[in-house]
Amino acid sequence: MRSAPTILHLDMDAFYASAEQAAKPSLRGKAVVVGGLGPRGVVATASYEARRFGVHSAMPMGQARRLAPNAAYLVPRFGLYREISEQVMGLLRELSPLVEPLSLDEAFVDLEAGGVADDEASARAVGERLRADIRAVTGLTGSVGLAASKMLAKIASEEAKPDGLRLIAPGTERALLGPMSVRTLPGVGPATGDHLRRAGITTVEEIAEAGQDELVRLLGKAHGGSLYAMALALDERPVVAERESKSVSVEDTYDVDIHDRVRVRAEVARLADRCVQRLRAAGHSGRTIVLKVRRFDFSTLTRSETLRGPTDDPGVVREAAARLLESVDTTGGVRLLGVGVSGLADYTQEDLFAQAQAEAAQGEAAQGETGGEVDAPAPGEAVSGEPEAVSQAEEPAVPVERRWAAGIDVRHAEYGHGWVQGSGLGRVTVRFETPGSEPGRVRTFRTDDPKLEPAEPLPLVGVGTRSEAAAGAGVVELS
DNA sequence: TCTGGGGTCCTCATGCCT
DNA sequence: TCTGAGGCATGAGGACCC
Repeated sequence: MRSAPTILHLDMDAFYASAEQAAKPSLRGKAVVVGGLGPRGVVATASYEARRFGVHSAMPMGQARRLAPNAAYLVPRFGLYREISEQVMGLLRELSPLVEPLSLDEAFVDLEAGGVADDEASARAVGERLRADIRAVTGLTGSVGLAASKMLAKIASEEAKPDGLRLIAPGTERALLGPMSVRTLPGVGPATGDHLRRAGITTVEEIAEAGQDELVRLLGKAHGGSLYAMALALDERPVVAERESKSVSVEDTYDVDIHDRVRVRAEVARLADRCVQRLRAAGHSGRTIVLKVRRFDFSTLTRSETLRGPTDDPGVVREAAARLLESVDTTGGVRLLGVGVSGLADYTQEDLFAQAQAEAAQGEAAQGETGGEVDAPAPGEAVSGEPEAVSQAEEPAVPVERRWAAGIDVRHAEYGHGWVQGSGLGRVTVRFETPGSEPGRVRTFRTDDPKLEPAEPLPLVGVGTRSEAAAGAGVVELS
């Protein structure tokens, strides 16, 4: 391990919820919950105000609504979060070429590789400057952890939350980790935590005391070995800038279990097509097709098939998924279906050739069946659409009632920019405000009002003043 | 209370090949 | 020709992470 705390871990605070609060002045300081709004949705992020009611990530939405009935419930807008994330990652890359994003709101940075920090004081200064820059550029707050390894930097940022910085000085790691719960260590979830508890191990110190042999006996070679090392604060994992993805998958949970086998087949075909779209967008082809089925009782099974060579041909993936489905009993109903491709490769000339052939053949076969392809969205998607969900070019010729998911941006010909606060019974309620404005007024329209249309999110900083955006996100105003 | 979506990694079983 | 060991690929499932 290094002798200086030059690994930085950044974690944006309540990221999705904070972004929504920054975009919607009327929600600042209020309980905000972002997640799937359908009957089977779960919480993606809760604002700190909502957390006071006991709402947290991965909680079923129904439970969250019971705990915090007056919170604002919004669908996630990944386009907006991705834009903010790119700004933040850009700031990190100014510090070092070695930046490892873990998700939209989290990343490791190797400060030593960037030559910007080589001791405690310089690392701390870099961390504080980064937090100020993030605030100025995005209006949001992030917490920074600094330590000599990835594991410790991540634990440090967790301790720093919200809106703080924590540095773990080399030499103090074991004393700090010792009394912490085993669940603090990466890779210890509910199952492993239970397993260890049954063996009388609840703290990091007790893992270290148990010894490597005992850990390996309890958890297996890989898991036990790495956990023992982590408990001794040994973590040599480097910061890796480029990570190749290993699989691509799509899945849908349905609001109501599907019993009809014909419908199940149609959904699997639809998912296969979506999966191939994603695969192609990433510039990949793949060899192994995976079908995932979660049944009515939440039991999950997967079936997979490895082809002779990689493909990105929708027909091939669809057929393989359909074959796999034949080996699965779906009587009783399914709540989730998924299709994935792994064993990824880059495009090959053969793929392109095969694809061109298949598309030519498919063009003939597909005549007359397009009506079925653009059916109403799956129930699981019905309420989770970003603006494009209601404005896609592939809309059927017969107009359907427009869906206004809570939280999406809209523009009204007379009243300007706003966001959907709620909809139902043929009405949609819109609050007219922008990131830089005062909290705005609410108006209600018919869902088919021609003056109302989906809009792109506005930038969080730059529309109004920078300090307004920062204050709205609950941070100290910059002087 | 009733459990999303998109990933990664690990373990174990099985079959084939040498 | 038979048998067993070991390596490898494949398939299924589980745990974990954000």
